[in-house]
Amino acid sequence: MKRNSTMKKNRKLPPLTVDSENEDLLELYERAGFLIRRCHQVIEAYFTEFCNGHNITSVQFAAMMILRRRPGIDQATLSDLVAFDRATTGDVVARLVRKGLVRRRVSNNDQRKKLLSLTSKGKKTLTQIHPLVEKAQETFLEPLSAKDWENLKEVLLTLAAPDYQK
Amino acid sequence: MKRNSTMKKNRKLPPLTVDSENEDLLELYERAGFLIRRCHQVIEAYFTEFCNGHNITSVQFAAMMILRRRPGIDQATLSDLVAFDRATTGDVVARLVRKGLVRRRVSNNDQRKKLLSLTSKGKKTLTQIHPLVEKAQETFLEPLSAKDWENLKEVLLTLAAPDYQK
DNA sequence: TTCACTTAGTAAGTATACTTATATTATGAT
DNA sequence: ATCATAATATAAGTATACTTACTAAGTGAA
Repeated sequence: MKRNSTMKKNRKLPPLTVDSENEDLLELYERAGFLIRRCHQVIEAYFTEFCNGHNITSVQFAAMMILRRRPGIDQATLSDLVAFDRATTGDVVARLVRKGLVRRRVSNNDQRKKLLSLTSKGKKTLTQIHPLVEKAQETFLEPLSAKDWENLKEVLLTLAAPDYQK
Repeated sequence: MKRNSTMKKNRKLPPLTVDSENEDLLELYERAGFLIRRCHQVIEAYFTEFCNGHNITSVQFAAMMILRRRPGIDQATLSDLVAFDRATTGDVVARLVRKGLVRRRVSNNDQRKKLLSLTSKGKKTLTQIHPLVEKAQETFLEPLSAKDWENLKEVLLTLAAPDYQK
């Protein structure tokens, strides 16, 4: 159970040690759900570390990436494109509006709909953050070869959206 | 954007459609963070569906899997073995205690520590749930060949615990 | 046109999953 | 033995991420 001093003080990422002393726990550690949850935790920690100071989460980043390509969509459409349920989308958008990154207005055609778009501050923030997010992903993927990542991307896309065929 | 009627009513999993109309969104959909989040969402939905009625989450299942192999550990050790931070572990354990699945008592040697173990009800529940969790994983992995899953497991384990070498 | 049905969004509730801060307890050097 | 330090757990706060239930608004067939 050795662990270096860097991880010990002020850790952002709960460590996971898999070694010969823990082999009886592989029944958990090798489960698909556990591995995916853990990877999510790791990449999330890199995102936070690299985007530190910009006060943006990866979820908010995802929503903004969609809005950049689809300005003027309503919340339900955003939900579908980003794959959050509607309640979550509503909360995320509310935070982006509060920070002045997204504009939300009621549609004229359909009073139920709230149409969304990035503000100029939102666009600028997204531009600033983009290279940092890239850096976080590169750090996360550092243990893999380029070919490994290509394969992984393919497999994860299959699991994420089984109907999609390239 | 076709979507069958089953997915439409009473959906548990927000759908994600990746097709030719959405190719400009691949800049998001092919990001490691997005893919992992989405996969987590998909497998979580299968877990919930298959374990329906047992009132257990995948996180609680993970904690119980550790406690089955390490009866009597304290919460900090459980945190390290399951890779949750301590506050989360405290909450998860509290829910398991409330449901009568885990026993928690103060250590005699060290008054700070709370020692954990499964109750007999906890053991029985875990036994009942195990095959259902297995079924959920198989359903999730259905689009992959056995070889694909072996490769994926290897890669995810590398990303989840980079120090581990088989 | 009216009325059943559907859709968009929110509200309230639960469960992660982290943060910082705090109380309690233990340890170790003097 | 004392006192600075460290470790365990909890508390409070924020942000996902879902659930069911609800209101408001649009649609479409009788």
